[in-house]
Amino acid sequence: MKAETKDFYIEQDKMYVATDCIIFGFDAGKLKLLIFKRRVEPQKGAWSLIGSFVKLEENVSEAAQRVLTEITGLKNVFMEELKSYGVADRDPGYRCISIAQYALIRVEDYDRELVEKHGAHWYDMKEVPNLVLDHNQMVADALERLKRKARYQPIGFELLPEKFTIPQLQQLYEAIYQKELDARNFRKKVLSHNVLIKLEEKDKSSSRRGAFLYKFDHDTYQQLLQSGYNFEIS
Amino acid sequence: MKAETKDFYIEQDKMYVATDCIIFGFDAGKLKLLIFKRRVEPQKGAWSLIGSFVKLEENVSEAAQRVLTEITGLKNVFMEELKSYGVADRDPGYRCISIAQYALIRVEDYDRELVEKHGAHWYDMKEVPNLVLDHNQMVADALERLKRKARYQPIGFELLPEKFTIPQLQQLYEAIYQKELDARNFRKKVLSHNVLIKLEEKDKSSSRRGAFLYKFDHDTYQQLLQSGYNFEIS
DNA sequence: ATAATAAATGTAATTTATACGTTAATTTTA
DNA sequence: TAAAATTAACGTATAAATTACATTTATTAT
Repeated sequence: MKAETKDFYIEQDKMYVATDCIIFGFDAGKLKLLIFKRRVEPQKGAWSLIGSFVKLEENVSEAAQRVLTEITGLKNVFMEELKSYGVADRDPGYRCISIAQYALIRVEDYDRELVEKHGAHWYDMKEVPNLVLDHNQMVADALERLKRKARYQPIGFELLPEKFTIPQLQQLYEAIYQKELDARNFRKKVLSHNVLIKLEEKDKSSSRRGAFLYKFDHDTYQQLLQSGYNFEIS
Repeated sequence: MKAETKDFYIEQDKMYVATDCIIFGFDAGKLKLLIFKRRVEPQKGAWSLIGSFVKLEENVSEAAQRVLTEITGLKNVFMEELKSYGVADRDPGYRCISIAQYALIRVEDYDRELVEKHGAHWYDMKEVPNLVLDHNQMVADALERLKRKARYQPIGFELLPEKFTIPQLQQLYEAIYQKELDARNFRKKVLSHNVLIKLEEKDKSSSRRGAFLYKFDHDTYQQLLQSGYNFEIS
């Protein structure tokens, strides 16, 4: 590299880059958020999203995956960038920008022990306490994103077990949209996309009659996408 | 601040944070992109988006506004975060992440002189040349975002002069969606939202008869938003 | 055998989207 | 000054999607 190039860079300011994860779950018919007791100052002991500084040699998305895996023990979790939080004085310590990511996990899957070790807690989305820094804003923004995105992309399934019933799926959408849906119309709409595989088994945990289990058909969905199809729920 | 806090931060890696602007315009019925001859290594002289390093004392969004104002002379331009580009080796110089922002500007408004001084050029979106680093990816991502967002938020108007005709508006949407639209249905749909104010004047630049000019009614739009209304075009 | 419970289904009414042809206003030109 | 040319403006009929709404079914517990 030429000397002038190096000089140009050297004159510039460097800062910390962090990533914070808004981790959503779905349990007992409710949308949940996984938060943590903060272990470092400032505000040690306060509730916080989980996050980490990004290391020089890792991608931002890798940093987020690393954090998530450390905490939950899960790999291949759905995670997507939300937005950056780059206000100069957002962190009273040093200049630090954060790239927030939101993750959708199956509550049944994750390693409870690991989570408990980290002082974590699943909060009902409607009862999220005060969080440090701008984390409450991140959560609010992530919920908005989830609401919008669930409409036109089948990401809701990431929050359900692999096998689920239509009434469970409806509960999930009701929790995300914060709105009641008509069971007959919901079922019709969902099934009309032809991306659910009906299984022989029933789930009898919530009714005497039991409800048939379904699986999301990723392959068919991918094929449909290719042919210009649009997923949409409600 | 406690010593332990300081230590915790000091151990972490710092990096350069940049912002790059994807600047869209609309002229002669076509969607345009404003790009620049790069003035610094690496790849001095190559085509590039305009950008800047973020300074310690400024917000990321301020940095983007600063760049845009330097180049175009415009303030209060529509600009919104696209996403971050945080792959570890994206810039062969030093570790640098970029927060890309896309801007919509009225081509008529900007200061041509200033733009020419900066080695800028408006390219037709369909003829964008090779850009440095990951900038072509940024442009592609921004176009996708614009396509999606124009559907449910009236951001297209940011690209038109304050007064515009329905056929002009249609041309714009056709350019964004890359798809022809039916003039009768388009007019019906747009007017049904009741967010356009019809003026007495006509624009005769593109027909003998002339087409009536309209203005976007920001106030009414804001009111409608409050009452749970959804803007949607096509 | 009966009661209780949530699952599963269909149809009619309304709203929204699509497809498509004709007339109107104006300028240019013959 | 009449005719030709050109884009703007408009309406209706059909199809598709959404909404609203009530009954029957499968199963377990009593």
